[in-house]
Amino acid sequence: MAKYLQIALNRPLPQTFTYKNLSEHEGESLIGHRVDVNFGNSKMKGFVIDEFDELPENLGFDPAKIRAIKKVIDKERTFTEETIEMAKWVSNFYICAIGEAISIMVPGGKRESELGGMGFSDSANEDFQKRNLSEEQQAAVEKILGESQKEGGKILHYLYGATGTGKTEVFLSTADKIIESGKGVIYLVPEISLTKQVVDAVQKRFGDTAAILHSALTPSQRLKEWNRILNREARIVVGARSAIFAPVPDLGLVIIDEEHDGSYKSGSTPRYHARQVAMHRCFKHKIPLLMGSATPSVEAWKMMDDGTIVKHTLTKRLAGGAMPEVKCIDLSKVPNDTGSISPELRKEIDETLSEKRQTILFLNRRGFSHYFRCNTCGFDMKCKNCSVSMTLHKKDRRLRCHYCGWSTEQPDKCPECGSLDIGYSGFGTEYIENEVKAKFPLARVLRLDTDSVSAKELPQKIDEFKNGEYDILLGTQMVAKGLNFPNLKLVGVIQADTGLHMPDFRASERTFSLITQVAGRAGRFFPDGKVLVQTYNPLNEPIDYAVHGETEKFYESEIEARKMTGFPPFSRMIQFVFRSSSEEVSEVMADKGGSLLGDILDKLKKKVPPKIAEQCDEIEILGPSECPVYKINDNYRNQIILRGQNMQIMQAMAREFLYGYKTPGNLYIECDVDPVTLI
DNA sequence: AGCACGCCGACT
DNA sequence: GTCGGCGTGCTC
Repeated sequence: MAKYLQIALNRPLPQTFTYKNLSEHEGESLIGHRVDVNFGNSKMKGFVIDEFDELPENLGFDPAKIRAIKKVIDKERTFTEETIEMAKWVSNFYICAIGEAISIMVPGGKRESELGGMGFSDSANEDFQKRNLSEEQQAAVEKILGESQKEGGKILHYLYGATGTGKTEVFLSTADKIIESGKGVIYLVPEISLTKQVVDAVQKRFGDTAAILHSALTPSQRLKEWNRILNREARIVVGARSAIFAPVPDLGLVIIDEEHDGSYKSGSTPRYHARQVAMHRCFKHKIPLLMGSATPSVEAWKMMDDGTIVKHTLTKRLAGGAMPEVKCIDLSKVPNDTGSISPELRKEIDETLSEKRQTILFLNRRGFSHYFRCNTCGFDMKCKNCSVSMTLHKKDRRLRCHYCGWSTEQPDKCPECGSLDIGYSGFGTEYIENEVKAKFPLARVLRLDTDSVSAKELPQKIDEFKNGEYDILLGTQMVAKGLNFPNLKLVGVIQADTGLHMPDFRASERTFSLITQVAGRAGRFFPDGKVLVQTYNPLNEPIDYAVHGETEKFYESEIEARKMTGFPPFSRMIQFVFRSSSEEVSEVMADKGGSLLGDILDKLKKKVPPKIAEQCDEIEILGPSECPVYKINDNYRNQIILRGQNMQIMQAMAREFLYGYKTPGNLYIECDVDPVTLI
């Protein structure tokens, strides 16, 4: 019946657009449909978010400009009123266009296609149905369900327990009960954990009732899964970050596994945090949000402390495991010529090999080798496009940039002073792979990092290690997360300090979490697990606390430190990054931006009630200053950070700033609400 | 974001 | 005399 359609477009514009409907579609509602439209002089995809027969009185533009849509893409609607509501919320909170929000929520595929590749089983195994939960697991399930059934019950729940204490069982059992009651479930996992193992576990339990949204799906496969969710064929959705937007009818529970994980925060517009969206969605529906981790984010820990989140603690390691013995090795006391594997670690690896058990070696850095350095003049080889050190790739004797991929031949003398006394400091997986192969010639070594293994091959490689086809697994971040290997005995952390010296207020939190998580891989199925942590700073707090398993103490001291420095969770932040190929433009526009933000704040202060004006007073405009990584891919970067208690005021400032600031075409401003990292 | 329109400098 | 630089404004 509708003559006009309100359409959101994937463009950074603070408005939606009105189009004329096609007469053949006037009898049906098109809300939730994707359409093809002409916009300016290009053709693009639009999202119908409203429809009406009469144009409003105060249209605000010449009605003669209204064009007709070209074509309706979907036979059935692809998104719901709830999607539209979430998009409006995201656009408001993270300051982006509604169309930008919808376009990251809905699949891009035009025609459904069969799912392939991941080896889906097609029926549930009726055995995995009744399982024995431990007393504390059972108590957690009952408490969460109890709260969800009572009027005004608690929404936020946290399952806190060391690795291997059976969090997954609680997640699955709670989900089971929710589905039994006729409601749907969203189960979020970090991108990297979306391995075959997780898929198998969920599918064995829920069979066709499960939909898996993983990154390897093509757009049209994604569309098919999406439609299974819309049609209630799938009632539990497992997926990474963006699965929080899955259009599950009658949603009854959201689970966030490994809540602390940084991959829940999007790295591009809209820079949403799945946990923040989940909170919004769960409060809206008054349904439980169940998070879990062995190393909660500092924010979550504080909310457990003050009772905002209900904490459920698991204490017992199941599956015959015990917490591993953790030992610290002070690298400053190890002779210089031993390479990156200390004699003590070497002895343990030898022993583990002779027992036919497995070892994980963890390096807190991506697969890069040494940094080039001149021992005479101190020259440090940096990328010509980005202001980061170049690193050596031994395989092709080239130095390569971490950020843009630019490479140059490995110099045999210092390019600056010509000295032949050149050296390399630091080490990466590639270097250590060679060292490991030399030191343990009979061991089968698997190297896992983004350089050596593609996302597609990853699940298979992990399976091969699990099946005993390798003795030593050498890798970065990705080996720290959620992987279980029954035959694993030893975990070696090559250098725990890497990353500790990053200019980022979360450096300690990340270091603690990473060491704790990787250590937790050992001893899950046998009580003889062992962890060796090599470090130059054995007394450094996050390392010391992680090594001794003093989780509570770590959070206590970290929360105290955040309080002193005024960082989250004691404040909220919005970060603006001004990026331009012109150094001058970036700097000048950041400077002008800073004073404009000051003006906006002053103006705001004058027109709000006194109480809010007080809150305006404590908002800080930090900077402008150069970003810690000043140059990336030939772009110069300057930043401004808003910091304060009242997020609404800062969002209002950001909105006015971004939509009102006239900038030249070669300047881009990125806006990050609640940034996770300030690099 | 794209893209067109429009007004000032160095060039076949 | 023109080509082209990017400042400004618009997109239903």
